[in-house]
Amino acid sequence: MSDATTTGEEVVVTLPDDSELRVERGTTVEGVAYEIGSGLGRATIAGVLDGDLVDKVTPIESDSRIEIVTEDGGTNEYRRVLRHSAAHVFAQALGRLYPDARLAIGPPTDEGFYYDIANVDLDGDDLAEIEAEAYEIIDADLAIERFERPREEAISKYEREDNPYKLDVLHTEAADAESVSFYEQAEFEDLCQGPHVSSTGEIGGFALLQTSAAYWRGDEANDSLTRVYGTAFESEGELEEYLERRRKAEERDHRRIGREMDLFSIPDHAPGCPHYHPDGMTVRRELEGYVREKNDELGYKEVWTPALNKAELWKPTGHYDTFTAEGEMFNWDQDDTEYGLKPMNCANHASIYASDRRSYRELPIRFSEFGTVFRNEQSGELSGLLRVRGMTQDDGHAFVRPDQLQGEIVDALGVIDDIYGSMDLAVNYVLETKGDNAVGGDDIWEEATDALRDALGAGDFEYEVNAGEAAFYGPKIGINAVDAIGREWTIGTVQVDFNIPERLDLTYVNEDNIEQRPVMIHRALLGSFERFMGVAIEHFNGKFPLWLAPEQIRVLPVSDGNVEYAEAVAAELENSDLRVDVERRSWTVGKKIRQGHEDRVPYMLIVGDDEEESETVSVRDRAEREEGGKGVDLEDFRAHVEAERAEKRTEPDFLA
RNA sequence: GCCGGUGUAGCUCAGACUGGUAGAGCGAAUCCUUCGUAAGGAUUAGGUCGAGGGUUCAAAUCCCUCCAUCGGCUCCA
Repeated sequence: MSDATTTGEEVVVTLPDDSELRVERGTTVEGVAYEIGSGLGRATIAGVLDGDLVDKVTPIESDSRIEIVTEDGGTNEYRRVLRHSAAHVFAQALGRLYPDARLAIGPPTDEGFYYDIANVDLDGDDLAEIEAEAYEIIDADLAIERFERPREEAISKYEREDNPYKLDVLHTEAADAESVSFYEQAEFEDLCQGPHVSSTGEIGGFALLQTSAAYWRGDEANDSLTRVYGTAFESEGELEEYLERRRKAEERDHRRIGREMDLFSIPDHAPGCPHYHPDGMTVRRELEGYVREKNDELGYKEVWTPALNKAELWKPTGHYDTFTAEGEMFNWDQDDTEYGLKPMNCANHASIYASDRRSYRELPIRFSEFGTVFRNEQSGELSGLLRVRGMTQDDGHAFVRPDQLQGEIVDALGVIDDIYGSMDLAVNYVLETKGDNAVGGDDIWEEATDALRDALGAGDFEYEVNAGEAAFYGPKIGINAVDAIGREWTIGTVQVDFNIPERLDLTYVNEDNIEQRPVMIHRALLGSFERFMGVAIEHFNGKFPLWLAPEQIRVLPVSDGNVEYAEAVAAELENSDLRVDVERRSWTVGKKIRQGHEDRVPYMLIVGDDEEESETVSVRDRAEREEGGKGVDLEDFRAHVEAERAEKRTEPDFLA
């Protein structure tokens, strides 16, 4: 790509616009910026060298791609630098208030920064004090300076300060370095590779958000440290916006909305096993119906298999070893035999496949099941509907000939795209490849991975690759839904599996009457109903599309005298299988409306003497639009909502 | 599983630090009001203070154990 080549003491750097520049070997990032222009040079705070964020004094030793990070533009790189500096400001403030605290590491993250610390116990009030001290430091606009110190000197410094974590860093990452870099601002200094902004005053908005625990180097055999999370922005305003977004996300918490809307509960007697209440079950039944429709389209035949099986069912497939080793399977001895609750449905479906002799003419053979599985997730991992121990997957397994493989995957991806699109969920596809716990040979994995990659390509789906993250039995396309406020959730999945057919000796007979190995495709469209409901609740903020809403229409009589007419209206709409309630409480109209909005009902029909006389209704929707006055013909309204329901529109639009 | 927080009426929360007969709002029930597009009024009922143990004359409150839950960590479909 380059016609310029390295000669002797020169290296070639490639700029973001693909232009190239020759500079002397050892020139710093900042030096390159000055080569480009003195304005850029002065504005430089850091660089990105071949994708890695580095300090501006980093020398360039070989040909590389370079990007100059400056403070304008509010780029992600700049924010990372700013937040790294904010982590230092936190550490400085902490040191002033808690001189005994020991610093471990404090990197920037996507949303802010954290600093792991030891020897200190902090609660919410303490964070507020530290935050106030941090603002002192920011207001003082202290210059942030980089300097080098011989590694030996750094070691003795941290031995004096009794800081095992910094010493650990010096003895591992920096073991071969002659000297190491420090950053200092006033009385504070920290072992750090940088980069940093030039002074503390560049931080406009600073907030400490929460504390938690984390192990040193993420290993539970190590010390447990206190981790303080915070964030920082160029300005107070941007910080406020961020905090507001966080508050909004909290308000959408599906556990809270689930309680408010009486959708589900997870009582103490069944940790990780949600109970669906009538309205939650209504939502689930609608989702089930939708999936059944799609399964019919795809040619999946519904089956049902039991939760309780002998443990030996899962031994040949490798599930038993994998799940039992992790303590994830519920199994126990009963009358001298080991039984278990199924952690996946595939072994049962494979047994149905194997129950008959299969011809190549029959393939693909496809089974679907709303299969309830149980996995003993660690107690600390359980989280509402999003991480559970008992869940029902909209599972499906297709047994195909190798030549049918790609088409089958493409079809599944197409349906998934369809379903998610219908709910305004964007989808990110993630290709997950062979990991350490994988069973089966490399060649088989490669073949399966290629099949998935080809299908993604054939369907023109963009995807990212997550190396080493696949399930143990085969590579996978993870379906990550992106919700209304930009969060990503792993829900559906498509996996190719050559291993189970091999291990269970599944066969079909080809045209030459020779036994062949089918390929197995595992796929879930929504993933599990539990997680999908949790995501849908947060995505829609409880304001389900009409087709999903437990209560679709509420009829509000203006006074008690109109109840009878309200009931007649409701009965009329119920003839169209609409879910309609009548508000019979003797409340004022205003209060009934308020309650209707709080309950997130898509449509309210308000009926008083005027409507009763003209045999109409007055319509108000969830978005506070209203159509009163002359009134609305009930048949017009019925026709509209029937269409709205059938087309699965996401917002009530009769009044749009 | 690990670290830290939390658990009081159906819901949201006060009371706990400093031990002395358990409170509010919403919701519910009853009554009054019959109301026109986001909260009409009154009365009443409702709590083994997560469970068990301990300290004490006395425990929601202090101590211990367990359970559940929340935030992370780790793990992961």
